[in-house]
Amino acid sequence: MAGRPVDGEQAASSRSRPATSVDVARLAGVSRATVSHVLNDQVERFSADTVERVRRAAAELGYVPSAAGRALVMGRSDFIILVVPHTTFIRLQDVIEVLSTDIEDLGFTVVVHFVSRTKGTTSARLQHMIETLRPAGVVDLGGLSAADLAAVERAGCPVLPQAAPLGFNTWIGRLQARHLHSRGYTRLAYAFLSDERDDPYGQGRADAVAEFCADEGLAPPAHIHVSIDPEGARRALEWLLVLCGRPVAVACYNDEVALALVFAAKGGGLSVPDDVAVIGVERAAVGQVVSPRLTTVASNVPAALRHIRHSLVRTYGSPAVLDEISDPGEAFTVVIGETT
Amino acid sequence: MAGRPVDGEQAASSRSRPATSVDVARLAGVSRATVSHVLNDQVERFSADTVERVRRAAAELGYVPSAAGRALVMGRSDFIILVVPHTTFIRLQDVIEVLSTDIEDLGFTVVVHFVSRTKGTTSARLQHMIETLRPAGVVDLGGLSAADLAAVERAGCPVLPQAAPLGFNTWIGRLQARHLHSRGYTRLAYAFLSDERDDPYGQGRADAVAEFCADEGLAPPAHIHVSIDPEGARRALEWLLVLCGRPVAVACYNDEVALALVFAAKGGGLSVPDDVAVIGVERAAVGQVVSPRLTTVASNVPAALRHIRHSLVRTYGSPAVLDEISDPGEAFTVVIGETT
DNA sequence: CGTCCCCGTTGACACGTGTCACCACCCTTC
DNA sequence: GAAGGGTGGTGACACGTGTCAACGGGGACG
Repeated sequence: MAGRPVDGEQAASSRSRPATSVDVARLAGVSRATVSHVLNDQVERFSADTVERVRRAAAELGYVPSAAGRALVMGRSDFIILVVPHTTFIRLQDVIEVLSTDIEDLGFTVVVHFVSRTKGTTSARLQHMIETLRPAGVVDLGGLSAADLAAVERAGCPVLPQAAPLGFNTWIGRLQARHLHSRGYTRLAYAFLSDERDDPYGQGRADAVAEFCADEGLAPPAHIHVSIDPEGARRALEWLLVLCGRPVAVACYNDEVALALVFAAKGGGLSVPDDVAVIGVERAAVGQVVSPRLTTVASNVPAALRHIRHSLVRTYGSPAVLDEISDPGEAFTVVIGETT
Repeated sequence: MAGRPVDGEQAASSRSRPATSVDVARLAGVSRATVSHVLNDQVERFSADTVERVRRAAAELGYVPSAAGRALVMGRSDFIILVVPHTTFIRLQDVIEVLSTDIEDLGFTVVVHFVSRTKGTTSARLQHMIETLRPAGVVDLGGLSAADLAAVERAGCPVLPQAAPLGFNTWIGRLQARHLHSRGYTRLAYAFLSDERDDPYGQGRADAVAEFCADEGLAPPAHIHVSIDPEGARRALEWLLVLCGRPVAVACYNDEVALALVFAAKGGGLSVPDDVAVIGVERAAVGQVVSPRLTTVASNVPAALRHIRHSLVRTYGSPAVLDEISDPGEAFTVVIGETT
């Protein structure tokens, strides 16, 4: 309540009808055009006195420009759609919060859109959203198929990140592989989530592991698909041993997959990490609380989003430079547990 | 590509400039007013022929009414904001998908808003969103404080669910307590997540457990707060034993809390479930994959959202009745594992 | 034949904003 | 004193929609 000295007045006026630029103009004793110019920071052509009067009036009335009016005349709205893939992200809310803050600093408003699980509905829902909202842009966290992406851009809506989309997956996969190799394992594998709809990032990481193996002269990594239940994990593990023998080291899509394999191995009388080594991704809290404690890749969310943040300021350019972190290595670190 | 026979034509027209109601009117050979009436289903006063012509023209042009234009003249938009609390929900995406479908069936568009973790920013962000978007309503999943709620309603924006908000928490807490009691335990406890910002539902469930104990003539449940790391869980468990002795049965906020306690107990040489029994909520996949397998409460998402869905159709009334499930008992079921 | 009414349709306004072109004024310069 | 140029500000249009009031016409009724 300390923030709004004229609370009573403002509440009364905003309850009946939100203040418009006409009200601001009247109170400031200027024309509506002047209000519009001043409030959009085109102040060069106005006297300091006028600018001040307009700003005071706007503040006093609690004036907020109508998004509808703005969007109507501009041809597009001030909204940016954040497209989230259908996957279980432990840090999802952090990611959203960081990006929201950045985007709002640029003067836009974030709208989160979850990609629907049922295939095909995806594009329909998003398409409708774009046609109806006409957003200033779309930020893709990996939920968009190539077809969706083309459709969005055809509608004249810029998509971020354009270049190097999801490049951090390469980094994560490489980090997992390097750690496993540094522990002495020479036979590597990659474990996907069995339902690939929930695993938009797996392919990129598996490719990075394969690349690492090639670089180091190791055999190409085996691929297994794990479903998160005891029986599914048991079968995947069995198949893994057929493919690779022991010892084998597995880079997993996430901590859930890793835990499923760890407990399947223990349940099958195998030793972790001697027979089967496992590394996850996410540093989920559960992974650190169970026994054995999981080795995993932790992420520094703001650093990991560096590319997207850069694209944002580049695309919706603003004088404020919000970036301090330059080394991609800071974004991800291996947390050593008891499974490697 | 099978869905859009006139794809080329439509793409060409929508690339340059989205079709407006003027275009539809011209093509159908009627006035713009007629187009508006027909497309808003006020067809009683028009000839069947006219209605048909207008609809064909709209379809052919791929006409989508501009949200901006609509919102401007209506005073509010067709968006409904779904407010999600800052907590880790295993079924979050399912919840969002079910509600999105329902809301879209009613002719609205869903916009997801995550409550910010930093206290206070909450209301600011949401407030700005409401002022700028002027949504038709807000659906609260538990992220709104009393102050936020009042602020939203003061802005003239209806909030759902108005009555019995989050009533399902009572049901969940009671189910946990009843199950523990049915296993023969008489000393019950409730385990909150230690960071209460991440635990918007805990209080309601703990109250339900307390009520059950009172009904059954048991001692009031002890309350502990668990942070999801080995040391934090160990301390919480230690304190629990001081409060209750053994055996003790713990209803947990979610599967993470439950797992933390289970492994803390095992690490401390206690027997699960003989010394410490544990039941979670969520039926998270990890809980079923570790050893011992977790006893937990699984939810049928559509059934659990029954109240909200009812409120939706009641508030934004539509002839279509979308509800078939009537028994709240179908929404939640106990999945018996090895920890009770 | 005149009046009334109803059916199908439409003209015109309002919503709130951004911005282009224009204007009034004053100060300089020839 | 008239012409020119810069400063500070504004009038008016366009954006796309929903809806009220009105209108023409044709049939029924007195």
